[in-house]
Amino acid sequence: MLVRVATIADVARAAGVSIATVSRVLSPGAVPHPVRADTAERVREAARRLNFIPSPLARGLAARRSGLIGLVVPDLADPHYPQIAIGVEEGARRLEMGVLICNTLGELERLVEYLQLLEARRVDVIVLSGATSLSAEELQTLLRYSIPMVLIGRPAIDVQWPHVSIDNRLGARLATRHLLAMGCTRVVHLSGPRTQTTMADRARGYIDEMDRRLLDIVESNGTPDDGYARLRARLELAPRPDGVFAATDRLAIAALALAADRSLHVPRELAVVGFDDIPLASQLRPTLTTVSQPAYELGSVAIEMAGHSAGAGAGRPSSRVLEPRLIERESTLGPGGRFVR
Amino acid sequence: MLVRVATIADVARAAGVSIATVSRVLSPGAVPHPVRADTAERVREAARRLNFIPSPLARGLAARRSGLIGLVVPDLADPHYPQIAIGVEEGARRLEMGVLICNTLGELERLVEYLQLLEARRVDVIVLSGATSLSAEELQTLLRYSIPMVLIGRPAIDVQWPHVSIDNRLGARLATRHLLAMGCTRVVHLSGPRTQTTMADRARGYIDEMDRRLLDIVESNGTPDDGYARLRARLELAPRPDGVFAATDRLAIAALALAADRSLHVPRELAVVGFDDIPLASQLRPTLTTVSQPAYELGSVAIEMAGHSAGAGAGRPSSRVLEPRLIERESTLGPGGRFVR
DNA sequence: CTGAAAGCGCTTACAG
DNA sequence: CTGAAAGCGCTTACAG
Repeated sequence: MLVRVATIADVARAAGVSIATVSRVLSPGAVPHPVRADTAERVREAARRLNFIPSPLARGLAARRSGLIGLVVPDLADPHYPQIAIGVEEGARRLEMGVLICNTLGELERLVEYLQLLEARRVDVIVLSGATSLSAEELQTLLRYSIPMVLIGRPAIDVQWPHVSIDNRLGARLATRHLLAMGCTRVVHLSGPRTQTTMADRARGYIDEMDRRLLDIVESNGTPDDGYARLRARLELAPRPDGVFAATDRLAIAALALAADRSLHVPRELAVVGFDDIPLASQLRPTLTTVSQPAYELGSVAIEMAGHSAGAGAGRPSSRVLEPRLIERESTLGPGGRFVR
Repeated sequence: MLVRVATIADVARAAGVSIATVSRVLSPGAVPHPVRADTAERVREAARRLNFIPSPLARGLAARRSGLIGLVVPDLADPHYPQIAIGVEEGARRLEMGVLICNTLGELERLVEYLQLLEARRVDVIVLSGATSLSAEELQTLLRYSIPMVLIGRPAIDVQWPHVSIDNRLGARLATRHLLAMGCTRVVHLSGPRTQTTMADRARGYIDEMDRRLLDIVESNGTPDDGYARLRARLELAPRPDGVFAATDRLAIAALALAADRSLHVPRELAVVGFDDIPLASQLRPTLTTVSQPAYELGSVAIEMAGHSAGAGAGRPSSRVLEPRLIERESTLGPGGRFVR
């Protein structure tokens, strides 16, 4: 059943024009070429009839662009990133572009390898998430690549690429303020590695909001296991915290696990707030109060910005910051929203 | 910093040979062409020196293959699929192939759209997960596409493509047997839509193992919310189950939530077993007993099989079935593994 | 507004 | 074993 797929020549023949005209009708380039309306219609009609889909391969070779977007994520196993991938994919689909997925595992070496690959494939633009954990020097390395990029998350130094992020500092303030408002007096912040701007910003927001209260920051490497161990060590010490602001939902889940293992009632003895609003946050018991990161939106906005980057760049596109939102659930309110300390 | 990237002509010039020879050395095709050893070495040396990476675009156009793999998943938000994606991506990387991600949301229409796109892009092979939920007629539709495919999961009817799956029936037997061994006398099966072969097979395994005991199957649409509602309705009726075998971890999490909301102690009053072993399963409290699906392995095996499909197919490659494994945790054993009913 | 033609960077019969 | 050349299916100056 190998039906030969129609080429531009078939369409040209059917419409009685040259392939150049077909191309100009069906693939208006950066500088649109004038074509007579009825000619254009004839071409479109023929294309439709023959079920013609221009070969992205040929087009890419000729026009030096591939119609591909490279999506770099640090870890697909972290539920946050599939959400971003969904947004990127959705946006790309609207632009009729394909998404090449790259999973770096946070290794710089793999990141570089991927960038070379993506460059060789002539991707039009790269959407790079996880750049928040790159140091200044590492970011410098990336500057060697000439491909347009859009970053998700604020990079450690000012770079030439635009980025889209959420206001992590504000989100952290909302979380901390909420814990204080619920009556917590000893709020600890369970942080991820603060070499990441995301984590640094969230810690910053916590510090802001704590004002002159006693700061209590427990730093982990970001994995649930390490978060659990660090927080457990902290609980051995007095005074015991009565509220935890975890820098991510994964860390918050570790905090919930620890509370369960220690038979601490959540939220009465230990209130917990996370960050990210991963899909499972509302399925846990207690359901998790958290700061919602519009991951999907981050992805789709990134694609939007990428469209501009890849196009005839009218100067450096500006970055965008999205608003986080506090989602109040049982881990601070108690079942039914009633929680009086 | 737009360094012109080296082309095959540059390498040919540097090595003092024709571009044909360069191609034959660097990209041995299906039928390898003989080249003198020292010539080959000269070419390789030049390629290395110039940092030459053959353009996948040009190569694809000329050779009618793209070096791309299309990965189709029904839903990236379901934690099971990112695991598969990781395996596929890893395997593809080893083969120096790119992975185009396609998220169908379970809609046939989108699936078809993606297949056309992937065909136009001349992907070498498609790894299709989620085909377990396609009906016989829907699978027929797919037969119209000439691209080689590898399925993840057993399709409803016998098709021309090979598939890799796990033994769902066996996994379900292990889960059910474990619940019975732990002393449960009224085991309910919380199922997903049994139009999916995966769900049908798991229900089948439950039925097998229940032998002549009373069967009690609650079918849901597979989402945690619906699973919660269905199971809740079941709990209103006597006799109350004392064990739940949930067809997926997402459904098991719904069961745990329901138990918490009903103040049923897990596992003493209600033991719960899931299926999939998603990353969070061990982070919950109680930790979740589940059947481990080697999702990563499914992905990498699929790529392995895909390599054969895409190559000069020596007949139809055979399908493979991987072994599931029961992971015993607190939701059936109790903390510390001590659970005596 | 339209077309002939060069060219994108490779692969692969064909000839030697 | 090696090379000249056609061709993959498009885009895009260039000329009219």
